Amino acid sequence: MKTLRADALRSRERIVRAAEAAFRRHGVDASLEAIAKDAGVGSATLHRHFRSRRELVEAVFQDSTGAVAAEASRLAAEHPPGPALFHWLQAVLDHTLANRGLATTLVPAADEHHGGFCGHDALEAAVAPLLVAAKGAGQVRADVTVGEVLSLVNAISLLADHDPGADPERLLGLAITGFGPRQCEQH
Amino acid sequence: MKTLRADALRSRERIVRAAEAAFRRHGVDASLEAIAKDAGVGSATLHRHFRSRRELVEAVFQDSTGAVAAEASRLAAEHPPGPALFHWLQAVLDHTLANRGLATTLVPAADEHHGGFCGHDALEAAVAPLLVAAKGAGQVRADVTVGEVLSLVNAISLLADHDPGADPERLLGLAITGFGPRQCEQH
DNA sequence: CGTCTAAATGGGGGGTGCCCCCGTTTGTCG
DNA sequence: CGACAAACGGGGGCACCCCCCATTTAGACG
Repeated sequence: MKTLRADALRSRERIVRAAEAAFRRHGVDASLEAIAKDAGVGSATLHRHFRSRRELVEAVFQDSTGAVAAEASRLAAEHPPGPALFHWLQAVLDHTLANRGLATTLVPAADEHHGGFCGHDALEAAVAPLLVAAKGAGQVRADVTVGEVLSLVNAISLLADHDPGADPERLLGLAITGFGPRQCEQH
Repeated sequence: MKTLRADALRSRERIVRAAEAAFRRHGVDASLEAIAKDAGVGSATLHRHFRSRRELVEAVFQDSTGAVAAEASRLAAEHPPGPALFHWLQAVLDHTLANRGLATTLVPAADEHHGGFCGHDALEAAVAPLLVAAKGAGQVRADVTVGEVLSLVNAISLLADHDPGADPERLLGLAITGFGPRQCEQH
């Protein structure tokens, strides 16, 4: 990214802050125009900085998502491989549950990579070492990929967004241990 | 439901047919105004018959969802308990995958029951006997509920709606068998 | 410190969709 | 056949998104 002009940087910062507040209050579907007004900028400015709602959401949650990703190495140090992975997946789930609507942006971007921060990629990179360690310890089936594990967590987050009655942590537990018969091809 | 006037019934029918076509072409987010125009009715008429988009979606998919629900008893007759359940869950998944966006309406209605057909309830009723049979055969953990099983399928459907790159059938397989360690408290 | 240029801005218009009001039409039943 | 309630639909109000383009301003350079 080439250097932004000082005023542009300031605008961007105010937009992100306003968006953060609006998302907290109204969810990620908050009106972009209202966010622009709160930030004291014109709506055109908002659209110039963030070409899509998704880009804005990702900017707002970049820090917290990064923190969750960083949590992975801490857990790896403090727990054996299996529990480290499962606790981290819980942490990812908690993170999305705490921010209704966030889940939709942690799904791989359908369109393209705009070069900026991508929450999904950050989480994928973070989980990779946990997963190989857990596989090494025989705690996870060898044929499961990083993407699949994250997809299951995302799926549950999406459901929780739509159905307040669901118990996401319970569902994650079910998905991890399975509710049907274990295939007997285990090592 | 009290008897509708003849013209009202005709309007309703035309709206549902137009909506069916529009949903197929543009997804369930198709413009309601366009649907009304296609149906040859005013938008007010559409809104009088279907107070929300969700109601319309449910009316459009009532038949196909009912068919999937009916499939349950056929599978129960032709397969042993475990496979019957798992094949049916696959069928539910296929049904939602075939109609992008349908998944959001198969989630329990957040607001209320308007007395009409509710796809989620129909599926829940259909899966119940399959689940008890599978539990009886020791093919499914005893502590799993009907709602939880359907929630997992719905979760995967929702994810597939957002992420075309995901492999929903694979994820369902993972959720059924689990990717982590089996809890050893099995009977 | 003045000048100049490209970057940045924002007001506002165009387009779309949702929802509902209310005057008009049309079934239906006595 | 007449009357009344049910159903209709055009169109207005509102909110949103997105972008055009005239205007302002940062900051590099002499």
